[in-house]
Amino acid sequence: MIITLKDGSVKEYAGPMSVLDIASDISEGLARMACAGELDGEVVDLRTVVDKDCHLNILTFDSEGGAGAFRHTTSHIMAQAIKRLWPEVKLAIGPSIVDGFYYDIDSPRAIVAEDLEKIEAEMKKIVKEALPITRFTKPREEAIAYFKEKEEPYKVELIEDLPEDAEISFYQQGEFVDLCAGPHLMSTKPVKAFKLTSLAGAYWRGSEKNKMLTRIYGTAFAKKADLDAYITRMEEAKKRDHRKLGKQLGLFMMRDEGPGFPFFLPNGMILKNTLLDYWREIHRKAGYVEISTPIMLNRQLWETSGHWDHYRENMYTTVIDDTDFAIKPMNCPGGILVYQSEPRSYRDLPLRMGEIGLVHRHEKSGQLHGLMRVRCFNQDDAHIFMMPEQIKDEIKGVVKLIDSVYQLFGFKYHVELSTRPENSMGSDEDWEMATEGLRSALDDLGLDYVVNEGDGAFYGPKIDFHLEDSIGRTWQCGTIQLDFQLPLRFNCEYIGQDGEKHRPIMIHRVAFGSIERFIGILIEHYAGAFPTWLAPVQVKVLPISDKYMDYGRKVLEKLNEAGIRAELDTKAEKIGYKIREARLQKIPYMLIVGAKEEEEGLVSVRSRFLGDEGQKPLDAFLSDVKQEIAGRVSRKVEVQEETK
RNA sequence: GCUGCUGUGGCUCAGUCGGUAGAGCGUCACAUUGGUAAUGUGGAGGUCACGGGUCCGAUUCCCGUCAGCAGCUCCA
Repeated sequence: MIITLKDGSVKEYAGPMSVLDIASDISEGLARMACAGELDGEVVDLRTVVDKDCHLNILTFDSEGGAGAFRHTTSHIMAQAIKRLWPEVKLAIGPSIVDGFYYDIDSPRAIVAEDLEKIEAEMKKIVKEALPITRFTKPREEAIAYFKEKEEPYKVELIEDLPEDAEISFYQQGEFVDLCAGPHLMSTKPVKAFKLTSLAGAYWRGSEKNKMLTRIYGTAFAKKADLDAYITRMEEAKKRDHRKLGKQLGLFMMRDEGPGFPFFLPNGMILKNTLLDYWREIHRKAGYVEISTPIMLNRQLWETSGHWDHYRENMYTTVIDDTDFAIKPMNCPGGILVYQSEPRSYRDLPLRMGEIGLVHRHEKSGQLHGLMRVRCFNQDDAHIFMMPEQIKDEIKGVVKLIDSVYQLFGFKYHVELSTRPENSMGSDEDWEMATEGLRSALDDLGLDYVVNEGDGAFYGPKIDFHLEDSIGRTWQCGTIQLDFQLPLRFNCEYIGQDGEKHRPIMIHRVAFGSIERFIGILIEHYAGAFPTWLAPVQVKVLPISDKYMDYGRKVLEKLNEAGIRAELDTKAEKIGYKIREARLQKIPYMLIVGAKEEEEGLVSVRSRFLGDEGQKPLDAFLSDVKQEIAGRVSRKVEVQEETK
């Protein structure tokens, strides 16, 4: 690797290498120049060259480490292009994010999709100009004056929030100067492969009380090939969208007649019921009992629970015989009434009561999203009533249960611990004890988690489990919430060993979260090609022609007798057509039957997993598949799947 | 709820610079009875999301409503 130094001399290094390796024998100025793109005339790896506060840090030339700086620089180039095109635009902030970057701007005229092309064209010019990027600082007051003069009110506001004695750092490329902590590339030159991807609104400083700005999203890669690969990956991911697959596979539908209220179609219902069968089995084994509580209860109950005051805007209410009623947005108050239905002893605790509860919540219109965010959904809820000394073990048990569910499906997840919010009930001591209970359970199990300060429920702190959809958005699924408040509000009791009354503590928890959301995640995770135990149709019998329909019917009967979900293709079509249809429906097994099979009582097996598996006696096939289903096995799909 | 975009047969989409619409798939009928990803022919199916306005005339232009999409905000 040859680096041209400032004075024109040339120095040779063995690369790839870290700038840290060379930092000892060159000054900062030289390093910055090295980063400006003069390495052997090859600049692609410079994306990883970063500079922070004028100090060299993690400067490996050949890793993913610098993607943030690379994209952040691209966002500055975009801002510069926008200022060149429309000088009246005010700039807010423009960070790098996962897979890309954005810049928030305040424009007097609406930016439309066609403008993105104009901006891209201008950005290309800036890259071509290969502007060096330099950093300088000013004291806070001077920085404020600078942006006031430039009429950039958002920048002024940002600086005003910094400490009085702060040195404010700026980055400059050509005529464009931006407030920025860095890091950045040393030149606009290496930014060759970028694309502006979308346009959206975003509130200034993330508060809906503030003005809505225009946010322009983009992404950038060191190489054109990487950008193309990224675009292809996103397109592929969109094919897994559960809304699209839900339609194709006949799982569920949405109608204008009930926005946010999903309809489950026969295939989707099989999926749902199969999941529930599994849920009931593992909960029975884990010592849960199951209850069901009414969908609608009176106002007094919701006032006692606190929902009437804290959650009313999301509740559907009605009046019956002059009394206010609300459709339940949560199952807990109903569960508490069941707890109170008889006197409880410490011997009954922990009492684990599960409920598949249908709840309704009025989500704001813009929040709805397929099955992921709906207005009515089934929670695989459970309420656990226990003594204080049982907290930790119970929480650990629940975490393990949830983990086992996600393991079965091969989901990756991350855990968040949310603490006391502003709008909360209860004493400091209770919150402290509850939060500590959750935290120590997670620590004991050695689980990684992030803490969300102030993000808990109004009645207690919570642990959330988040799963990813096909394009990387995360959705909260499982949650465990510790609650001192509701037992207090409802005056729940148990008789202790001492013969005295005591107050139980309560856990609210879900594993799937919402069955609907979980099914959405499941669809995208498997791209609709469910493991056999979940597949709505597990086996499709395909006769070569009508002549073998009778044999096909016999095979179908045997499959049905064995409890396998099977169908017979009775269409007057050729075998190729039938196979294509079955594949597009992502059915795990096809049994092809014709003259050869009928004669010897065989079936020709073609699976989604391995393709043609050859002929087998029907009984052998049956026992294999039954075993696969009973074991809830996830066979790996090895044959290329095609999406319609 | 906010910003931007979108809304045409069951599905995927084309089209109308304003003169009441097309294709493929699916569906139905008939013929074909075929061995591992699409047999052929024919038929049915749409008040172009809904409500106003402009115009001789609106699916097309304008306004509003509803719904969807992306993002933001929210999410017990």
